[in-house]
Amino acid sequence: MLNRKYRFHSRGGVRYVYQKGKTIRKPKMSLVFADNTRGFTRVAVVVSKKVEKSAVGRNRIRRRIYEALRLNFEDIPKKRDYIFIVYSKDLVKMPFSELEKLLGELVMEAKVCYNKENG
RNA sequence: GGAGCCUGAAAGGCGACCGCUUUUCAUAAGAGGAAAGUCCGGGCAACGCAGAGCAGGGUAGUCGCUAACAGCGACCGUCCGUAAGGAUAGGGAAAGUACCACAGAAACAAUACCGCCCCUUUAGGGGUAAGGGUGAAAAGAGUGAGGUAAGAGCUCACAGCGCGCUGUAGCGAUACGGUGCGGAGGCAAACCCUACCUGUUGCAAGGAGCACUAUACACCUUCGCUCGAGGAUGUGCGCUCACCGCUAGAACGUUAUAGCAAUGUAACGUCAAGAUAGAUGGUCGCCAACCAUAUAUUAUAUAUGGUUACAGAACCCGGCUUAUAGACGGCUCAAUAU
RNA sequence: GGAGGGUUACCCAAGUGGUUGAAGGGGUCUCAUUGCUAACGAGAUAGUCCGGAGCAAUCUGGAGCGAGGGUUCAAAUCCCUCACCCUCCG
Repeated sequence: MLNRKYRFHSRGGVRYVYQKGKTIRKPKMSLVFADNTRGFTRVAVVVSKKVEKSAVGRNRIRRRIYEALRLNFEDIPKKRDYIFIVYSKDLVKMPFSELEKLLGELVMEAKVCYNKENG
């Protein structure tokens, strides 16, 4: 689990990222990201009740994603807010290495997209 | 072995590495039996100056247990089952009102459709409620005998029901009797009557602190209504607003003791999550149980693969209900074998 | 976390115990109209599952109002349990 410092703490922050941020879509999940002025990265994971009905399953998806991000935290560009939105309940049983790969792809694309925009 | 019934307890274990939350900053602690559904009952808190009345809601065999309950235990009645057992909102319909579609002559009440009998006569009048027909239900007391023009509780005997009085057993529901009277359809999870309980809203309750905007409207109120009482309301809100409430309690464990039991009492011991975009985890390894396949061999062993449920505290307790892999205990019936 | 409401045919829905043909509208199909189309007008179809009759069109019996129980002679309707969906709160 990620330290509380690097997670979101209110609804307003999430709403800001949704409004101002860019989105990258994949079949199983998508990533919304935007710059912040804090000087460090913040991450949120969104799992809808429609994706997985049981609270145990939702908690498990959330924890696995936080854990995968924590292990690769140094590879993620800093000073940015990320929100991961989950669409598939396969993430409960997906092998951990595959999950890490998927998250890596999303973060890389976000990096490329950002670099293009800034020249 | 087959078919079936019931009960309780438990909720795989150990280790490594990397993390999270609380904190006395370490060497500590960190999800459940249902944490769930929110169906009941409390504690706690606010509202109401203090309250009062009405309305509304709930419960419904008896006795007990409990802080309380629609819960639990024991017992009684009724129904279902060959049985083990199961189900049971189970007070009142002789207080009143409503409803009982269609069919049927008639639905709680009558001038009775067919029929039966008598009289006049070929169409009526009268008697009757045995039989037929309709319907979920037909003036609703079954069988036998008497009785009659034909019949009928019209009369009698036996059986059975209800109510009043009453005897025995039981705290009681009730059971087994005695005696007198009676002929009464169903429905109260329809209104209602009786007895008992019940103010409303809920920790997003509420208290205290920080920041911002507006001063327009006259309404708003956490008692449903009346009497009575009160003054606020609204807007914004990425740059973590956040403290108290917030966890020691009808607590848990062990032993003794009273009781058939639910449960109570006493002694000793223990302190055991407190998050808030929401901690209590992630990834591996080994073992355990079960399943499938293969091999050796008929009892297991080995190897490989798979499975190990339901499910996540959100103020806290007592219940209920629902979900749940595999495994464990007791009992009944029938058949077979001994 | 707490409070409240809903679920009836492909869609929107009425129906508060009684033959319910399960109103009504939209939609769909046919006819009529028009050079053609739309709209207006007329009529029809009403959906699903199980069973029976028939060469077939079709006719007919039963089940069925989110699911399962209960009360009642009779339940979409009354009561209980469960599932799903929606709304509200500082």
